[in-house]
Amino acid sequence: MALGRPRAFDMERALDRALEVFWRKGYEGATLCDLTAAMGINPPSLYAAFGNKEGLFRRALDRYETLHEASWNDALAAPTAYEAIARLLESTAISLGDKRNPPGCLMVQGALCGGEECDAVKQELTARRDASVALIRERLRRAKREGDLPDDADPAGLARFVATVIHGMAVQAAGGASRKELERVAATAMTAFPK
Amino acid sequence: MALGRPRAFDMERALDRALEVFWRKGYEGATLCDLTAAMGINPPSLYAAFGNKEGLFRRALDRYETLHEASWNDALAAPTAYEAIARLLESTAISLGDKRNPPGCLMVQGALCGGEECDAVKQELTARRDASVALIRERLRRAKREGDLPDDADPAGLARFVATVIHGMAVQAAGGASRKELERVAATAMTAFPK
DNA sequence: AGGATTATTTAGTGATTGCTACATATGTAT
DNA sequence: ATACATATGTAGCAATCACTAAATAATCCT
Repeated sequence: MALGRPRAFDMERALDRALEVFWRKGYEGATLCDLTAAMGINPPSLYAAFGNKEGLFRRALDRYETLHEASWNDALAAPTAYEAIARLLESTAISLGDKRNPPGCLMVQGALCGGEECDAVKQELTARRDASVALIRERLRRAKREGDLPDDADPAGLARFVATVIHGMAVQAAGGASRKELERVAATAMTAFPK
Repeated sequence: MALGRPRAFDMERALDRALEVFWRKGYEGATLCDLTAAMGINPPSLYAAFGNKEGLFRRALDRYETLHEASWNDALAAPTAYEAIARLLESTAISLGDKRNPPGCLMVQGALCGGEECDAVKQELTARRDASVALIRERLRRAKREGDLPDDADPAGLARFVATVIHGMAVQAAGGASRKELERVAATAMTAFPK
C-alpha cells in the first residue's frame, strides 16, 4: 500500500464531477470554486492530486475520451467505410442529443478561444481534434486499399468533412438541438459520402 | 449638434478594435483591460458609450454581422438554391480562411459555453445562429415553391445541415485550417445537396 | 511507541476582474 | 459671462480569480 495518509476522496468520481463542470462551462468559465464544490474537496487536495487547473483539465479530457472511445471503435470497426462513418455520425447524434449530458462537446467548447492563459489548453484541444480526424482518415485509407472506396476518393478530404460535420453538430447541440435534428443532419451528411 | 463635450474617439473605429478582441478571445476571455487598450480609451468612456461589457459585445456582434451581410445576401440571391448554397459555403471558406482576420467565427466562439455571467450572451449567440438557419431555410422554401428543389426536399433539414457545415468549418478554422482545406469541405458538403 | 510520509482543513495570499466616484475638460444655449 | 450637459483621466472600489502556507490528521515502517 502507498505511504502516508490515504486519499479520502475517490479520484475517478471526483474526476467525473470535474469533467461535468468543464463540459458545461469550458476551461475558462470553470472556476476553482466550481470545481472544488462539485468534487467535494478543498483546493489543496485538488492541487496535490492534479497539479493545477490545467492538469485537472487534461485529466478530464482523458476521461472524456475514454467515455467515447468504445463507440468510436465500434463505429470504425464496421465492415465498410460507409457503414463506419454512418455509425460514427449516428452515435455522435445520440451522444450529443442525450440530455443527461451537458450540452455540446468538450473537445469543441472546452476552449475554442480565450485569454492568453489558456493558449496551451486551446492547442491541446486542437491537437486532439486533429487526432480524431487522423483516426477517420486512416480508416478511409484502409477502405480504399480494400477496394471499399472508389480509387478517386480522397480519404483526407472526406475525413475532414466528416470531422467538420461532427464539430458542427457539437455547435448545434450546444445551442440546444435535439437528437432527432442531429440525426437528420447526420443522414444528410451521409448522402455526400461515396457508397 | 449634440449637447455637452464631444466624444474624442471614433465610435466605429473603436468598435472595430473591440470586435477584433472579442473575435480573438471570446466574450469571457476578453478583459476590459484588453478592450480599453485596443480601443485606445479609458473605462469610463467605454461605459458611457456602451453601458457595460455585454453592451459593447452586442454592438460588436452587430458590427460583425454587418461585415458579413453583403456576402450572405449576394450568395442567397443566386438564381438557384444549389448555387446559393454553393456560394454561401464558398464565401464562408474564403472568410474563415483569411488570415488577416482572427481565426474562427465570432458567432460560434464568442460564447459557446462559460460561467453563469455569460448566459445572456450565450443565448444571444444561439438566437443569432438560429436566425441565420432561418434565413437559409426561407431561401430553400422559396426554391421549392419555384420548382428549383425537388418536391420531397426538406428545406428545414437541409438548412440545418448547411448551418452545421458552416459552424463545423468555423471550428476547423479556429484550429488553424487553411482556405483550401475549408473549400474542399465545402465542395464535399455540396455533393449532399440536391441538384 | 515513535518517526516518516502524505492528505486534509483552515485561512488566507497577491493579482486581476468588471466597474465607478470624482474632479476636470470641452462643448452648446442663453 | 454664466449655466448646463456630456466626455475624459485619475485613481481605486469590492469581488473574484488561481493558488498556497501552516497546522493537523491518518496511514505505514521500524
